Amino acid sequence: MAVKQKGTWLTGSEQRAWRAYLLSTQLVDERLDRQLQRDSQMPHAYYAILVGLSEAPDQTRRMSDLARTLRYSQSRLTHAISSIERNGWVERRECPTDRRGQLVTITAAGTAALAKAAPGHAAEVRAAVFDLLSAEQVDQLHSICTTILDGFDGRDC
Amino acid sequence: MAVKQKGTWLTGSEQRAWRAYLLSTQLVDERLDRQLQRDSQMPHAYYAILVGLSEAPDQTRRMSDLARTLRYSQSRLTHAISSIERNGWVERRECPTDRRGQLVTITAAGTAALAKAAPGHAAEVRAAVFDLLSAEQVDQLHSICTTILDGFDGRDC
DNA sequence: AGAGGCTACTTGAGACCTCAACTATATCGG
DNA sequence: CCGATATAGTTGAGGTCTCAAGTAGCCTCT
Repeated sequence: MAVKQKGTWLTGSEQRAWRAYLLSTQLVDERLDRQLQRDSQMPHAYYAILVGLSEAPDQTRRMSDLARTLRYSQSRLTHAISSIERNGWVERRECPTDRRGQLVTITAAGTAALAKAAPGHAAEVRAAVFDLLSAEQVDQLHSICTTILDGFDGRDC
Repeated sequence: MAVKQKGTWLTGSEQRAWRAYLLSTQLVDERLDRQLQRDSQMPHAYYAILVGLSEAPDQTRRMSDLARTLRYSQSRLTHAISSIERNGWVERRECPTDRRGQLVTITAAGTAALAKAAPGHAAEVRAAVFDLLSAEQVDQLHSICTTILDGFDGRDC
């Protein structure tokens, strides 16, 4: 009964863990998205883009580079950058070394928007997750997530 | 340095755990969604709805009840059920005891679609998550997620 | 009974994402 | 150098979700 049968459904304890996982990740995601949308008029995905750019040397990155590190599809990133550009938070520029490429830079307005959004976002992350977990659980979570991430290496994604 | 300062950013280890969490949950979600969409022509959210209905007595539930347990907004559920109904997997019926209500039942076709989808989905969940984790990590994950879920009790959501 | 407020559900608009198709440039092997 | 193939990015259509607004039935209190 507690025997793992490959290729079939999950064991009881896996099942319970899985349902808790699905529900909690869903709720956390929605909560963060809602907070950012409400207080800073940006979805979480766009916040992540701004963070990615702000941490880059020269505040600038190649589209494909950004897409790879965030693991967004190129299409998604194009649409997102177009939208973010429309409200003046980033700028596009041609890449000098590769004429297919596009460089994206976060603008001063983008940096300001990010700086304004960050504290509230951080507070929400704390409130939703880290204020509730022990230091030990944080380590466990980190280890579990990196284990899962390692499972994605060598896959198409 | 390792002191938690309320209202500011995360500590180093929290930061690392957080980034791993965001990336891994994103990738797992996308992977499951893609598999279900490809092999069974339904998004993960619709699969969850069918599971919810299939587990109910009489294969039937009230809309609001279903929305509450899945933690979907009513609007989301209405749109989803409309879409699922269009391909014949569920049926709507008026609620006899409350004329505002709608009862939703999974049809034979819906049950069949779910039965056909389940093994592939389960295999993907295994491959993406549970085949990689130790039994201990599964327990830790469960405990972490329920802790986070408890944090949502007494909130508006 | 009927006013007010709550719950149930729907609707439509708009936002974001996926997928497939397309253009343009780069690179590699004869 | 040329053709084949791979990479970079864009576009548009279509699907799912959110949010705000709307309809309708229920419930309580006087």
